[in-house]
Amino acid sequence: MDFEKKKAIYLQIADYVCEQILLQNWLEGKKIPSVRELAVDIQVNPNTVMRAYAYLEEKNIIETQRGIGYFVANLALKHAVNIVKHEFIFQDLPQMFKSMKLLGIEIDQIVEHYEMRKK
Amino acid sequence: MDFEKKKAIYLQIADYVCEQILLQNWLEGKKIPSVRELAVDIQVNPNTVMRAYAYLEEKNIIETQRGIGYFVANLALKHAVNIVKHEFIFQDLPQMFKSMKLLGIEIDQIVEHYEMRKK
Amino acid sequence: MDFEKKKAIYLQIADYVCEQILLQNWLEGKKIPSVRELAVDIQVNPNTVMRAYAYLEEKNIIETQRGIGYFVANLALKHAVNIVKHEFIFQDLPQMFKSMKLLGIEIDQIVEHYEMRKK
Amino acid sequence: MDFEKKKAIYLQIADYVCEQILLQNWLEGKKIPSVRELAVDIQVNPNTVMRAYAYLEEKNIIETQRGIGYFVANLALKHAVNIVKHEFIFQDLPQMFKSMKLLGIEIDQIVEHYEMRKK
DNA sequence: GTGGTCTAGACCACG
DNA sequence: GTGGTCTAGACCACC
Repeated sequence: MDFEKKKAIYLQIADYVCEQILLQNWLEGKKIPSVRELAVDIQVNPNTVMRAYAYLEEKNIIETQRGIGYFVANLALKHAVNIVKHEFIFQDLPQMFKSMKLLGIEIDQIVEHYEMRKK
Repeated sequence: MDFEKKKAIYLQIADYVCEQILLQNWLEGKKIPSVRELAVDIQVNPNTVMRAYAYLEEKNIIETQRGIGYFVANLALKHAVNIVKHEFIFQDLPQMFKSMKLLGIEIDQIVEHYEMRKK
Repeated sequence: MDFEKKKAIYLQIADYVCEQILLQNWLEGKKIPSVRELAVDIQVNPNTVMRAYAYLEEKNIIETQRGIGYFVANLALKHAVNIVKHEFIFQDLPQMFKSMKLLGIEIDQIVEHYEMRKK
Repeated sequence: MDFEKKKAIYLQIADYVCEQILLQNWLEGKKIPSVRELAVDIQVNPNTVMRAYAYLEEKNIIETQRGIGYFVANLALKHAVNIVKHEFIFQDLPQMFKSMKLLGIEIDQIVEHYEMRKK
């Protein structure tokens, strides 16, 4: 896993976990990698993984069972969708529309670009 | 002018200046507000404005003339477009497409949303 | 470390760092002194060191790693050489040749002076 | 006349005057352009020219005759040579030698470069 | 008046 | 501990 410089690493880890859940690679109720395990895996300070997990726990996306590990929470999928959707609607989309206006780009070009990508 | 918490103020000021140039409210070769003037205007420490200006000068979007002030650089429009376009293509757009995939949103919905906004 | 009055301190600090890298006292990938550390060391405000480091990062000579510190960048040596060489060819050398012409100094005298210095 | 951004304009004007004297284009005792005249000529604020002249007067390179104008001083040539020579020996040369050391450039290359230039 | 540098000190987020 | 941002205020050189 390689990290962007602009975003905090713990947030990028959280994004990664979220993604696995949304793609249903990790299912509700199932155990996820332990802090240490993941830390070794992605070459990061365990504290940083811990922080990502704490962040996700606060958002009700994972939960901890003392002495056992972290698990995908009940309704994790729903919560994760909500969070991503919120970001999408109130940040990503307006940001994109603004840039489009400044650059004089029309929506058709975006659609075109999108179709190209799918191939 | 009110600032978001997430992004550094000096970068938001830089964005603002860039925007004025892209919208051609401020034309190439013309003087822009002095550091102190803008600082008072937007209720910010002059150092912060200075930092924004220094940043934009580095990007060849504005120029300084000793003891006189800052001016919109030659080709500022071109440079600004390049920067915004680069961000758009390599950050905003991929980010949006990724979110769309995770959320199962189709491009039609984006277009619809876009048309709504225009009204 | 003592500073000339004519040149900004932060630029002199940048020069110093560059020098260490060019002399290979500081190697690519290795950590350099932290902002605070160096600030104490050379009796300067941390902000000033920060400014020097930010300047060098812009030039791709050093890199920051969140919460850890600054490191000599990949290819730092190459970039530093390029910058110094550019200055040398387009500023120092023409300036010297011009002065030589005005003063009626011949190149032999320079060589002589150079040999003297080496002893 | 076009100015470098790095050096104060009034100093560049002073350099220009010095150069004319060293090249003996302007001879001792002869009148030099008036402040206004030169200001118009090189598209600069008269205050800036004034400052350059004041600077040169202080260095005994030009002198003012009230109501008449500025003249190349007695011994101007000698004074100018001294100033340029001092700068050359204590600034330009050491600076060049230092860069040469950092870049691993040998004196032969400089001589070669110099000969090339002459052609 | 303009830009530009520096200091001092506070505060935050990150690892 | 690390970098990074911001404020406040002083001081300088330049036009």
